[in-house]
Amino acid sequence: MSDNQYTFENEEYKDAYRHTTAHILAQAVKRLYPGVKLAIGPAIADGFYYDFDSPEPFTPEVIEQIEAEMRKISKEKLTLERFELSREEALKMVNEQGETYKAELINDLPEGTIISFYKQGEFTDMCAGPHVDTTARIKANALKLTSCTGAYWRGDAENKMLQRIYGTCFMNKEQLDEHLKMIEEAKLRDHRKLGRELDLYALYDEGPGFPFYFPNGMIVKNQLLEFWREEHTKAGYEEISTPLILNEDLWHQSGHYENYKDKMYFLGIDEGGFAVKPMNCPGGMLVYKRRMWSYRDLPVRMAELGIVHRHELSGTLHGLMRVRVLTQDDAHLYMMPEHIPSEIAGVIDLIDKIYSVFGFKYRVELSTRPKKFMGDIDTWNNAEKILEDALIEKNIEYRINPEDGAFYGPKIDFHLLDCLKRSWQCATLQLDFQMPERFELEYVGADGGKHRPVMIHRTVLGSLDRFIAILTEHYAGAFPAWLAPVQVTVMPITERTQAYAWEIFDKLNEAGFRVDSDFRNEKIGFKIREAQMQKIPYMLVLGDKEAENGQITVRKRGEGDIGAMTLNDFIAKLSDEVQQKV
RNA sequence: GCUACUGUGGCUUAAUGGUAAAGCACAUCACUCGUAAUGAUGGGAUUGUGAGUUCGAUUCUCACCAGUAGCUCCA
Repeated sequence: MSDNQYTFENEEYKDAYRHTTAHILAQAVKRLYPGVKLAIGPAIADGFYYDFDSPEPFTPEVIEQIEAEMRKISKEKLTLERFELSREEALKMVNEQGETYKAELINDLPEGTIISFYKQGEFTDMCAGPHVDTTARIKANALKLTSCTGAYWRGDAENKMLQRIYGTCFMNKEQLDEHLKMIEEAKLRDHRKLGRELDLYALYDEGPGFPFYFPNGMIVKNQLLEFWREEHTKAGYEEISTPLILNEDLWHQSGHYENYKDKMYFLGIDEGGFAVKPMNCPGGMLVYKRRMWSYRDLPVRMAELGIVHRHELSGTLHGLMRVRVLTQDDAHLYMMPEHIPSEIAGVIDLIDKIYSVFGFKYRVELSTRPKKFMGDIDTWNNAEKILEDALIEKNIEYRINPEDGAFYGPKIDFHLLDCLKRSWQCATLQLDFQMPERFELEYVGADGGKHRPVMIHRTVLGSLDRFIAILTEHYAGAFPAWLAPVQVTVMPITERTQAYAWEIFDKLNEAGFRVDSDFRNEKIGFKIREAQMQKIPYMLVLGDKEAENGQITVRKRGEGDIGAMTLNDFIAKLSDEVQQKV
């Protein structure tokens, strides 16, 4: 290996480097707490982790001690040696060490797998590798343990909860510092923080998972919806609205009661038997059933901005990203089987078109049959195949998310990233042969007989709430003019120019812009600071000079003073910007 | 739900086993000041909720509630 391969530019080396650091972490823990059992410890996107079965949880003080021990190990310059053992020898060794989790891993390895170990000093760990050659490669001042949490063995809540220590490491201290600084800066974009600062939305103790939207937040939401409606009309959708609360019988018929009741809110009033909808499809299907359909009518695309309530586990709530009440930009498409490929393509195109306005890069997953499912396996396999073919046809890169489909069908999910690169599912496209059956949906075919339509459930934004949170973090609160709660603010420099400022204000208002004003007796620098912090796209500075020559001086967020112009020129410029959605 | 941690005026933070400090914000007054903070004065918290230990708790203990990170789950 030549020297220039020892760099994080080389992904393989980066992984080996961080994986070795994970081993150093395990070695340090074993030195300090010999009774702790090892589980697994991989390299991940921004660092590594190791899972331990420890009788005592690791406190922050303990974490510091472990980190210190890791630095020591790095300085001990231990050589990493790889060796291989047969299955029997490997089992014998880990059993002697009391490493029961490793034994379980070995037992689950397919026959014929080469079982390799890496040894550094007194520490040996079963591992496929690769690793770096010596612990001296890991710079003692460029590693950091970042957090300690619980994590279930093999990711299964039925299993024992282990202690996971997360950490990261870099080639040098500068890179580590840069990384930590980047994380600090990313936290400034957190929608929960910006939501308060920009007076958009917030959550209160009184309603865990039930967000409150303030006037500013409603503007962003409504602008987004206006755009959404335009695009959906163009794409041939019609909009409906169905009740939030419906008879329990309906939820039995749909299978939600059976498959989803743990997350449903039931009403305990004496009329009895009513539940708050956790999904929109049953209501939507009743709308479909209101009349008889001809095959000539299909496909039918019915959209609904449906408000759904779901009792999510308390530990999963996260700002607007994961809530207990959300507005879904849902739609149900009813079609004949031959429509399926083109309808799937249409939905994917619509998602791509809308996301591209925001410049979002998305990741696609194909979620397959879950453990709790409706219908027969052949239908499922067929549906999964159809979705997979659609992705291949569109040349979309995707990964399989096993057992994560809806209980009525497999789905294609579109994921977006938040400020800390956490992935959130937004758009989804679900192919459903079950619900039409359950609800006995029909259309009359060319043969004059009744047939069963196929159904697609889909969202583009997903949860409006989540999407707004993602947008807030994406723009760091500096919404483009078309979304910004306030597009422009007028700021007279002194009382002398207040009348002129009012004149400008009124004209902008009449032109249909969201305009604010700052007529306080404050210095212009102070007003600018506040408007800047509120991330208002345009500030109009109006002093004696402007009043005299009938112009306005424009300050643009992020760019500063862009000079004087006429109000008409400014209106043209801003209109254009709003139109272009830039 | 699980593991760990956190919870002080609207917001951000300080402090202490003996009845809470500051900045921002807010109110009043003065200043009329040209591109990221003018100055002064004032009002506002019994320290998430409940219980316990104690002569006395915001500070210690427990329970509950809420939040943060992650696991599980999921739009």
